[in-house]
Amino acid sequence: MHDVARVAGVSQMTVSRVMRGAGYISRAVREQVNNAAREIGYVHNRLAGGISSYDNPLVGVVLPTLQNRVFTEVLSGISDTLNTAGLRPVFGVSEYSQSAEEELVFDLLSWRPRGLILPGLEHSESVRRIVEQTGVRVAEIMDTDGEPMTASFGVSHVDAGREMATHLLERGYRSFGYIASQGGHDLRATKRFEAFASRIRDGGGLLIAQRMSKATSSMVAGRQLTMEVLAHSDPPDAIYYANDDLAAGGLMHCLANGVDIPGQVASAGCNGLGFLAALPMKITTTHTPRYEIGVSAAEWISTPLNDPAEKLIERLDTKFLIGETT
Amino acid sequence: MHDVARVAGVSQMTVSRVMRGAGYISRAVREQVNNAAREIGYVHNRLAGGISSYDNPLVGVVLPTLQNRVFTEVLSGISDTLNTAGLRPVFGVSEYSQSAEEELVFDLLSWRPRGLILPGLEHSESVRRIVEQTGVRVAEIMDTDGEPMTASFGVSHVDAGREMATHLLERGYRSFGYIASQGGHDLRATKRFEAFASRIRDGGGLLIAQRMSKATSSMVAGRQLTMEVLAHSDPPDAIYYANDDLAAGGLMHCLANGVDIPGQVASAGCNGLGFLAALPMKITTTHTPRYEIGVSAAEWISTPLNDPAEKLIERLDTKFLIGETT
DNA sequence: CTGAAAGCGCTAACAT
DNA sequence: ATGTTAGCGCTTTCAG
Repeated sequence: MHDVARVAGVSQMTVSRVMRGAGYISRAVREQVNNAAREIGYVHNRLAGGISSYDNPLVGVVLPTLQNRVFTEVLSGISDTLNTAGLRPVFGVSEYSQSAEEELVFDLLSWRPRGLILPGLEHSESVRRIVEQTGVRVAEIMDTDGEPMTASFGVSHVDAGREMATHLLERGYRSFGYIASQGGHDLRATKRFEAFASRIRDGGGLLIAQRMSKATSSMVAGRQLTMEVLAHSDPPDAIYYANDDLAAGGLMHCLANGVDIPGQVASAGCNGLGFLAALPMKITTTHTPRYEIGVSAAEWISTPLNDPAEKLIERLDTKFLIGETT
Repeated sequence: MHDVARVAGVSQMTVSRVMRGAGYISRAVREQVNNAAREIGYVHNRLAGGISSYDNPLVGVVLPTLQNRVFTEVLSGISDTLNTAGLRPVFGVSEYSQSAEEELVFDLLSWRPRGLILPGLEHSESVRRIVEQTGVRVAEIMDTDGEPMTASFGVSHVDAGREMATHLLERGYRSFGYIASQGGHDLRATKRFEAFASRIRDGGGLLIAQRMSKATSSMVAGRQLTMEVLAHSDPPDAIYYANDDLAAGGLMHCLANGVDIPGQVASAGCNGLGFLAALPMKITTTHTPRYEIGVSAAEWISTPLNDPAEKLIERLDTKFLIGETT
């Protein structure tokens, strides 16, 4: 910066202002400086900036996985929004583990980010403590069924599960299967399922089959588990899947094996992923606004805060999509 | 750090050494320091570290999109590998635009990353110049058909396209369609297609239909474009799709409309995405090692370099998968 | 194995 | 609209 200043014939401070677009700089000087910078191949050093200003444009992002479209779509919304706001995401993947999340949070905080975006509302005590101590702004995403540390952006999984149960009961189904993945580490799926199961029982239904893959969610897992559930001597009338990938896999099993949907077995998923529209049969599902969740969380992080003490719960709308599989 | 030193009863320098795991520190002192840090809720500040040491554990990552599994799988490999090596990705999405990539590269360099991971081999002059000037290590990923700035990790798209053409010709197909997306901005897909088309012509085949969606790649786009291509008065014998999402969409169209595959029309994709295994019919495709590309690029960035001048082209193997659609 | 001094490259705060 | 001074929190270098 010193060198740029020399070449441009101004003070170092002026170069600093031009680089940051801060303060008032005359057009002529601004151009001189930019030219000088380009000439000597100068690249602004934000590490140094960050240490002086206590305000650097990084945002720490933790995701449970990159193997699930749901989260990459959220990340896409985050990335687009932060980019527009001049902020950069630095990120880590927790693999649905609270202890991995804890390590990540410490690591990300070492970059003095303007904010943190964390998945879900459940965090280790240690994470809660360090968030409290450092006062870093945290946006908790995906889930709004609970109390956030400061702000949450997501949907109600309890409502989604309950709504699906109600629909299936209304359609006359009485015996149910449930198929999930991630070995139960997906806490949002678990919330949906518990609300679903509770409503089913209240409505006189019976949950007669449950299958959980330890692997990451996929169509392949859904197809396999569906085959297993339907192989029972007394298979369920309807299967609730933890998500659309699994449900689509189930549909593929039925298509490939001549199982009549919804005649022999009804099926429903969750998320309303785009690819469902390409399948030969529309799957009943609950659409969740993944990209928008990322956008709203990132916008909140980008925006200067009025009352930092105030808790914010931004519950976005889900859309119940009745397809041809129920 | 000063405070931690006071609480632990050592010098600030000792705290610094403990935090970084550098130099020799006695077990006792190390524990004292760690306890003191925990007690007062100290979080290491790497910005300050980075400015003194010229060596901070960030890696800049640019991806063309997050809407395509191919790149999120690469990112997953990058993330896992960097995490293991104690490095952090900071990333941006270029939307397949060279000028957006250019801005991103400048922005990412301002964090003084240990390295950069960029998609493809085609970059703006400005990017090449700044890379040269700063001497930052760059791993160019996905493509190995060309000359990298310093190192590339990927597959040969030319070989993949040619291999597919050869296979289809051998199977007796003579008139072909091609379906793509991203409005031609996916330069790797274009390389595959050009090699494909050239071999087809050499083999006496005819390319009679081409469709390109401007949208991002998806099953929905594939289904739509396939419908359009097959609506022609003289539809092709076989359709080559730029990727599996499009090909799967095409399969769905045929399944839903009773079009016989490969009798009426054969189809082939590219990438060998996992979900293909769940479809009612195996699609012929070229498997590309996405995760592994991410891993090898990230490993290279993580490893201290012997001869920085030496160019490296790491071409990973593709696998030609003959399915039931050809 | 530990400490003291100097300074990394930038920006806040104030001055002009 | 631009310059001056002081210092951010750490690491390098050298000393012991």
